[in-house]
Amino acid sequence: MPIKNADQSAVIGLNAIIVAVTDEVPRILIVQRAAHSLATPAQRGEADSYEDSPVTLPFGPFDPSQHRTLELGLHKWVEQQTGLGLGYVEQLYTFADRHRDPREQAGGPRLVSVGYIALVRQVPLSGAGEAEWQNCYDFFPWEDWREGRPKVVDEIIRPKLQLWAKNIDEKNERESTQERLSIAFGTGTASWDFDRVLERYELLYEAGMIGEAIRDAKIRAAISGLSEPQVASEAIETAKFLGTTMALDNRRVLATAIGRVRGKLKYRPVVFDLLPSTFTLLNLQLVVEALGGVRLHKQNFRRLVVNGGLVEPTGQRDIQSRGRPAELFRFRREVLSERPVSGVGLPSLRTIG
Amino acid sequence: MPIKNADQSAVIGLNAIIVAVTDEVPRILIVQRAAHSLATPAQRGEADSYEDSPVTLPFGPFDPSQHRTLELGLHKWVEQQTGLGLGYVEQLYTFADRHRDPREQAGGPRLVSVGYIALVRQVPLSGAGEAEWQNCYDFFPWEDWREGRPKVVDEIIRPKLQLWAKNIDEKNERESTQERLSIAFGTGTASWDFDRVLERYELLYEAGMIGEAIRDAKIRAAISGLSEPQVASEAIETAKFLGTTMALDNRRVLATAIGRVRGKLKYRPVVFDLLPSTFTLLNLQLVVEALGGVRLHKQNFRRLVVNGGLVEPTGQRDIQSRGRPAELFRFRREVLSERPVSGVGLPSLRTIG
DNA sequence: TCAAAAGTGTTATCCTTACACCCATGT
DNA sequence: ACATGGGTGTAAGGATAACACTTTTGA
Repeated sequence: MPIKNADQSAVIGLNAIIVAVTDEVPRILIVQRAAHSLATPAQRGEADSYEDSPVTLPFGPFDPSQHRTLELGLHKWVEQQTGLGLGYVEQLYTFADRHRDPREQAGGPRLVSVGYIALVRQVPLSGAGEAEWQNCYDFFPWEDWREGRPKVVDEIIRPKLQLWAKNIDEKNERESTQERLSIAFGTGTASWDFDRVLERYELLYEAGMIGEAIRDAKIRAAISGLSEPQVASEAIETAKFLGTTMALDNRRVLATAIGRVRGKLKYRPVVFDLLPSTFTLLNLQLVVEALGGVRLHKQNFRRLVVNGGLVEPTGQRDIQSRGRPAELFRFRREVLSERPVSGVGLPSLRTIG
Repeated sequence: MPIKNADQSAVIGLNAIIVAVTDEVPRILIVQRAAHSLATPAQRGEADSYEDSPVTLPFGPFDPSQHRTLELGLHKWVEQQTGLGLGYVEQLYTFADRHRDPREQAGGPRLVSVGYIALVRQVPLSGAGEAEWQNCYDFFPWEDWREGRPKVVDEIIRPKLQLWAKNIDEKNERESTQERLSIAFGTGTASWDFDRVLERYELLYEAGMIGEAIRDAKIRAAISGLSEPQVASEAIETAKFLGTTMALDNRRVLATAIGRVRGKLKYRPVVFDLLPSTFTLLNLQLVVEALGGVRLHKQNFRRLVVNGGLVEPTGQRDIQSRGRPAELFRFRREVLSERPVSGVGLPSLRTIG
């Protein structure tokens, strides 16, 4: 199947990464049948014989004639599809690499999507779509360290990645890959940095260890008319331990989003968009832990958050399940206008590295 | 002049914000004649009678059939136009609001640009374009506090903005605007936060105080066939103190970029992409100060940077101008793999606010 | 009475800030 | 000699991390 002349055009779509936390689980909204309106069979070309994952991020085309801004366009179709009103919304990244959608090779237009992150208080879904909530860590089992370091890290990821990197022929590339490994997975002197979600995902993809990598290799072969590549059955077994495969590059998009949210947690009070207006300190902590994928030290967390002026007591108490009833707190919006820049110069250059 | 049916289409372009620091001045690359290939007179419609600033950010259309990724496309035409090889490059934001280019109203396509920041060591320009370096603070005189608080802040910006906000009729809007003012310009309890470049720019625009706001009001009137709005000559005088006007929303894009760079300085070692491979600690400090728009405490800066393991001495000395010759340092690339996540939990939730 | 969670107190350590002071070089 | 910038020492204050410990409730 030869490559057609690539279409010059590009279509702009919107990808929504909608995050909520309930029952100590960070969840994102996914759609089960790959229904992105871009990819009608006609547009795709005929190379539609491969099997792709049915799990996608919510996607909608952007119609400039209807929507004044990208964000408004997003709100509109998310509401139609899910009945959700979005709270905090932030632009994530614009994804436009060739072959994000491998069907491009068969003549489809370039798929450009602008990703947006939205944080919501989880509510029941309504609306036309087939959206549902799914645990983030189904897609990234290695990112949840709340019950200790996940076994998959030591038993599969680190050994296999190290072996892969060691066998790279070209010396410079090998060494730089090994350095990336050490940074992303904390193999050398470095420790695990919870923000580097994307870097970890990319290395796993490059090493051919996750479902998308195997799928894409097949597609490339199919489209360029080569025979099906031999994928070791062992590789397929491995991939099963490395999370649920998503359509196209959606898992990459999601990895970008999780990394961003984790980073943002540290310097902007975004958690509160995931919580009801009053909450106990434990509620708050569990939500932060869920997103961060780490356990926090309870007493210190409380002090940080209270002394830091982030929250204030309401005087009310929680009608609770077990144990002593906790005080209900609320977010102090005033902190937004209180950020001191601290005495001399740019605050904390220490963290430059 | 009636509004035509808006074109459904969108065109994707790339905007480059190319930053270098020399002689303690942060400079960006600008183009003097508005030469973005999108806006041929034919595409614009006939409503081309207004005067726009000739100062633009480098812009190039993105051709998906030629370039595998946005970033590669960017490298390509930047090199053609300027002869510059880009070092550190990072995606900034995607701008797609309606009427970014007011000519849209007259039937032009929606202008979607993906902005990229590039940090380079300044070198002489070559290439086909008419690009040149210009001091960032020509566009944002209120952002450079190295010689103390700029007079324009106390004498013009704060009083005029406060007056403007006070006269907003609707109570909620007035109060939220006043809060935004206090956060952005450190008027109330808050201190000036150097990262909030965009927020400050937006308030000045909303208040109609800068050139772009006046221009856009005129254009809107011209296109919809209304009579030229009466702009107080005082407003035009004020605008002269508030920096050089740029074409379209380019100054907004630039504000976004500067805010991002300032933020990034604090937690990623990006400064080193602006410096030669060896440099004195004073060199380093001056570059950080130039971008941050603040003076830093010398001794502490040095300790932070040396003890933090960011740089290491080379043993060589600077052939200097005045004073004791300084040791030359180099960036320690190893820090990239050393970021410890610090004991318990997410590092420094303190800065959440 | 026990388990479970809330909440308080205390300490060692490190980082930041702010001073004061000395060193090497060119003019 | 002195101006200019390079470079060191030290001490106060604050934030963090790691303890141990008490309190209040439901089952």
